[in-house]
Amino acid sequence: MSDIVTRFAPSPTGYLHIGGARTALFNWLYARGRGGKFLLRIEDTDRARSTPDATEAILRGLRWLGLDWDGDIVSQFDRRDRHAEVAHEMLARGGAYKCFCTQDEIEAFREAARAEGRSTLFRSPWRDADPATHPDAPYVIRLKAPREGHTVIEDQVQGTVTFGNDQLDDMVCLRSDGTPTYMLAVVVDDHDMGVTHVIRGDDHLNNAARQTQIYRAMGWDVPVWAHVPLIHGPDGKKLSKRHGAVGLEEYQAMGYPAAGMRNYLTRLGWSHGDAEFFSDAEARDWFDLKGIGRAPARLDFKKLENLSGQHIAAMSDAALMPEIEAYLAASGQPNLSQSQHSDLSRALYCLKDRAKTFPELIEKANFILSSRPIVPDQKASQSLDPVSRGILTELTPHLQNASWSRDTLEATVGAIAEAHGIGLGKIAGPLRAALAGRTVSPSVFDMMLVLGRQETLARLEDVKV
RNA sequence: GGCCCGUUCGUCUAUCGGUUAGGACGUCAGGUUUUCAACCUGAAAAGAGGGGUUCGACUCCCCUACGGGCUGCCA
Repeated sequence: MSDIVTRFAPSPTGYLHIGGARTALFNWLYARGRGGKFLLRIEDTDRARSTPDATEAILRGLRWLGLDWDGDIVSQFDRRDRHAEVAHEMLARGGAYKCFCTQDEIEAFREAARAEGRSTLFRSPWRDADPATHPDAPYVIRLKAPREGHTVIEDQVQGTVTFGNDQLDDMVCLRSDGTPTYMLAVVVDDHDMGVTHVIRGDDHLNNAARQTQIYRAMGWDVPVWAHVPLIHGPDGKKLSKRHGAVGLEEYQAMGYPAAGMRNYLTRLGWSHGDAEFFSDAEARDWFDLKGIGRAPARLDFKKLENLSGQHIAAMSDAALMPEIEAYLAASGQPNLSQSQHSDLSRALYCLKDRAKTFPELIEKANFILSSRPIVPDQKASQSLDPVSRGILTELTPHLQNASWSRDTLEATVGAIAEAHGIGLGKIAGPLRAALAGRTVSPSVFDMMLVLGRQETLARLEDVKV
């Protein structure tokens, strides 16, 4: 048992972002690979933007990705009293002070500073004021941050990052309404939850310096930092809605298996030698902070598809069925009937090797999911010309008597092709069209085996001249 | 503006001072083939630019360019 504790701490202001999902995945892999704990905290202190729906969406996303967390979900908002308590403790320890400046005053200062090209760093006049002179007015609690020297972050991904303390201001920890700011809340929560490794987006790298100052002010141990680069869109720009799929749930609806998604997301921005396709167990064994790259990675759907296909092929039928059904539901398609379910299960062996995504698999499963009469799509009907239909009609009696094994079926169909002096391809096309109604499907022999003699003959009967 | 981070084939990346700069996805060519997928063979494809340090730099240092982040009583 190790004492490693990681966490994922999303704000419930929307869906689970693909970048957030990867951050969660990294935390999960790190903890799970080392016998540690992976905690979940919802940062819902922004009451105006936080919604229960968003929290639900995030949980759905995490569950779909297969990231299970330990213990209860922590609500940051519920811990506001504790945050305030810590702010006052800092005050008592002399690590913080009451600032009575109004927001208008500060805003005016900043505007003037900007206009004159001066630093907008705000220096509160109350930092060293005598408490006896304090007015009876609303105040915020500010950190009494060091003004001299440096604050150094030993980041596992970014290396040693040094900030001059003269660049950091006395951040507000407790607002004038008594509620905590994010900066304070994160530190208090991470400390109280025993978080040892903070693995998060590198948009927080600067914040790590500020947060370090709070840890110091409280005399707490600073966690190990690992700031991972954000994910960018295929064009290299920051991922946003115009890139299409930013929410994790959209990927489920597009028909990527969760295992493929985990593999892809793990490999995006992290590497382990030449390993590309790997299992969850391998990912857990191999994942480390050292292997995380320092540059933002772009989303590549082609590679995602490739890995997705490999995982579909590698999955057991038992694991595949529920995922396919979840995909159908997520993409708003009708559920499988009882008989479709068992038919599809029987056909999976010849489908999963040839589909990169679930919609592809479903398309190729048309032969088993549709019932007679099979309505051929446009391309399929083109191959069902009169001559081809004639040949199929001729084939029927032979199939009536053939033993229903792959070898005999191949021999039977082959014999007809030979009798007509045509290649197998010439007869497989129409056969496929008759059985599947599509020009894309599994092997015609696999379809016959899955369909069985009776259904196969019936479908051939349907296209008789 | 200030501070911080980043930059190897189209993309994800390996390399941790000495390699013909490797792999994967994608692409192209050929093969196999009953469609698709898969598979086999091969090919094209990279160190942002400029200075240093060094016998030797993708690797270390500096500058520039480009991209990103922070600079809130948002998270």
